[in-house]
Amino acid sequence: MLVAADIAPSSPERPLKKRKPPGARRAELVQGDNAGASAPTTSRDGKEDARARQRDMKSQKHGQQSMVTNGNVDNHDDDDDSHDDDDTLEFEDVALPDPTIQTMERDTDEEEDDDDDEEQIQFEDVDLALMNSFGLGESAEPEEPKVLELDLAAAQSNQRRQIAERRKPINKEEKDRRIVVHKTHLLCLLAHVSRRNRWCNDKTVQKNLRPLLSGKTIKYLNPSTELTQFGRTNSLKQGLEDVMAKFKTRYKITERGMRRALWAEKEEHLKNYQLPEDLETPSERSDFQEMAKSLEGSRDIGAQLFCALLRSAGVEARLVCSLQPLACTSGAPAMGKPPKARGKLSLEEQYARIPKYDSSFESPVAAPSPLSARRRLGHPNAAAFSAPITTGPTISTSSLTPKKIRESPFPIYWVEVLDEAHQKWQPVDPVVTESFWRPQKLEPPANDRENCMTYVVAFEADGTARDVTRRYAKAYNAKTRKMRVESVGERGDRWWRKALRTYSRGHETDMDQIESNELNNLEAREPMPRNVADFKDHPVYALERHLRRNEVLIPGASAAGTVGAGSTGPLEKIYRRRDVRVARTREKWYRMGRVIRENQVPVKFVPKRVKRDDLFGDDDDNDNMGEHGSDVVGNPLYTIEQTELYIAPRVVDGRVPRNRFGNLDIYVPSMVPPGGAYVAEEYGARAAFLLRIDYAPALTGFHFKGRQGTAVLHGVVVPAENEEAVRAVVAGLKDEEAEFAREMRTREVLRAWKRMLMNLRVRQRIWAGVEDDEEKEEGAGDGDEVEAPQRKRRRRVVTTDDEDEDEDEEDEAEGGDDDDDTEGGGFVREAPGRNGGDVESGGQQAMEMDVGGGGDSDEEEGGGFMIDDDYAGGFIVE
DNA sequence: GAATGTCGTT
DNA sequence: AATGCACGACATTC
Repeated sequence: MLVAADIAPSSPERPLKKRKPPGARRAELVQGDNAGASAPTTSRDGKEDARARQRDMKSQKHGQQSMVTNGNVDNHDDDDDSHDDDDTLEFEDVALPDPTIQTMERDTDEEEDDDDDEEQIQFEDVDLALMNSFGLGESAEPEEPKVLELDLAAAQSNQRRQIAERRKPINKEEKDRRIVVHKTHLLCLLAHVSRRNRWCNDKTVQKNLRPLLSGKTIKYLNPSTELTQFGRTNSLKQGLEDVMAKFKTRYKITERGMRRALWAEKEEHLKNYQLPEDLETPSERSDFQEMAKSLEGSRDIGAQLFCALLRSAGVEARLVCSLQPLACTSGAPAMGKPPKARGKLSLEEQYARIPKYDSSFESPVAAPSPLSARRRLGHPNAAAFSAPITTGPTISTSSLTPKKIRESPFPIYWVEVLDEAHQKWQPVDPVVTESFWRPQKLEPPANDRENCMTYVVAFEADGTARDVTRRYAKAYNAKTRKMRVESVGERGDRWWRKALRTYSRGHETDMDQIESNELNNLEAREPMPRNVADFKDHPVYALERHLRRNEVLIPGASAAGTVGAGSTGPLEKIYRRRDVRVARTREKWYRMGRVIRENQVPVKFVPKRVKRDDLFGDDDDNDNMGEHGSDVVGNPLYTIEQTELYIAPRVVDGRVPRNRFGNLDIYVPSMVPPGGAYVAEEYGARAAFLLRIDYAPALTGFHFKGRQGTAVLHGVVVPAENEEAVRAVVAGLKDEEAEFAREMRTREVLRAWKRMLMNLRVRQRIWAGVEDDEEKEEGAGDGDEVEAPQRKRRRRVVTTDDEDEDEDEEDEAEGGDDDDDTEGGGFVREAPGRNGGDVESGGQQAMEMDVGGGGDSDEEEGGGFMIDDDYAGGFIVE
């Protein structure tokens, strides 16, 4: 029952004063976005949440989930205790949490495929999309908290409007947005786990955990290589058993760990939503160190500490997390409506009625008292947080009976240990299932609302991570995959790979390859689904039922089995996906540069489109070769095997053949007619025309928008022998064009200069003799002070090299103020009382030039003043 | 849960 | 100025 709000709560421990640094605000925004976005139909609450978070940041304990975003924000200051101010993280950093790894990885990136760029964009898309959804796209500049409030308000109204606009629960927009949120959430989670993983290497943590390790145990954990393969594994297991037993008895679960994030479907559901009181506390390394000493905390922390413990004992251990992002599909369960939603019962009060939640700190906590998580340990009520809940007598601070923390019986975090003897990573879950070497035991059932295994990511001590979901998901292809980005949106798989690449080692080790093989084998061995639904979009199998409209089975396809629909139903044959082919119409193939061979019988007929306005049967007997006179037969489809490359009629005697529109279809390069050449230049037609060469504009595709498609013409086809000539002329035309553009730009620049100089001149007159005032002003006022916009504008008008610095400062202070052009009238009006006179050192450099001309701004350049071309040119080139 | 049909968006 | 009617969400019934 985790709501958006849960994942979003902004960093409670790094409150306002740290929000000063410029970058911090962006991160903050993203968090807010996350909250809002996660509650799509509930914008308002989301935002109020964000606000509320800012307010009670101090008093609230925040959940594990809040850490998520935290992990994002204070990613960099992980190993610092010194420069806290390093908060200046921007959202993009989520994608690149670990600079070192990132650089390591850069090499591989460059040699990578070309669509890397595209994927890069996708990352930014997440950012931008979220920003935009709050109407904050461009204005996200470093600003002061005050401005943040304003933006927040703007965002609120913006979202409110958006909500009002679409009442429909799930449309495409909504779907896309969910995908964006899903991705963002994933990145945040990755960053979060990565951070925890680094904590596991912390020396202090490991030192604090030391007492749990006996020499004997350590010995077991590091078996001598003289033992047999089996023996070594056994020793390792023995050691693990020891340390698990020790850990189990000593570690107390006192807080709630991470849960699955759920969407809220109704706005009311987020009203009064509050995080459970017993959510995990630590957000900083020092907290983690403390918990290593006290051995109390959530089960997640337990697993993390256990990982640190193993690492301190010399065991190669991974921190594994089953990420719990907001779903990207619409089928996912939603955060339920709170019972009695209408009533005054706040959620916490509702929780109070549910035994499983500890609600002893509901309202009193609201008292705003800035407490960091660290300090909260000293909070008067803190005792209750450390109250041993799982076993033994609990300290009950009030009449409320102590609540046991009830969570999913399956872990979110666990550990993987490298069984070196067998070169295999094996799961160890010391806290929840208390199992090891049992990967099957860790996947929660599908109906577990608090734990959904979708992405299992394992972080190694060196900070690299791998997606090991397939080791744990029993129906990866049939079920798990459908909940992941891979199967949603386009290029989702690439996105995920790219996201993980951030945490990749630059190279593949042998162990990596072994593991890849293992995972691939697991995937290949996955049993065939037993119900019909799981065959849908299955990467290996396919049912005829689920074939797309344009898909067809190859003739020799043999069934791999059968399924019955439901318990009772006709058996359907199961085919292999690789026996499925796409079939296309003649036209579609033509658009791919292929034509149907002679005497091919269509593999399939698809029903023709039925016109909307025709209620009387379909009388549109269009150009399908329907043999049946009365029955309407659909469009014939053919597979690629039934087609051959299209060869256009060749160019003879310099005559380029063309279609009935006078163009030539060049959908793919192979469609260029023999004897012809394709010149993909805008100027091709003009060039060919100038040369008096026969040419045909190339129809390269269609642009569809709305219902009507329009032809896209790009370039021309000319006789091959004329290609060179045409290209040469095209080059000439381009030069000409460039020259023209340069000229235009020159004129533009000259106009700008002119205007500026005229402004200067006016200024000179107006401000003559008041330099002293001006200077005093400049000297006295600190640059950061907020000034009236008019004044800023006025100052900005006087822009010379000398004042560049000033200007920069102002720009910063100004923030998102969009600087529309500097209308001369603005400042003229603004400084009415002043007399003309000499301008002194303010704009002298500019003033050296003759600023002639009167106030008429419409005058062409050259009229009022002259700037020689060289000067202007230099300016342009700059 | 599964099959079926309709509808809305593109 | 010139062509892509498919697919998922939802409701209903067995």
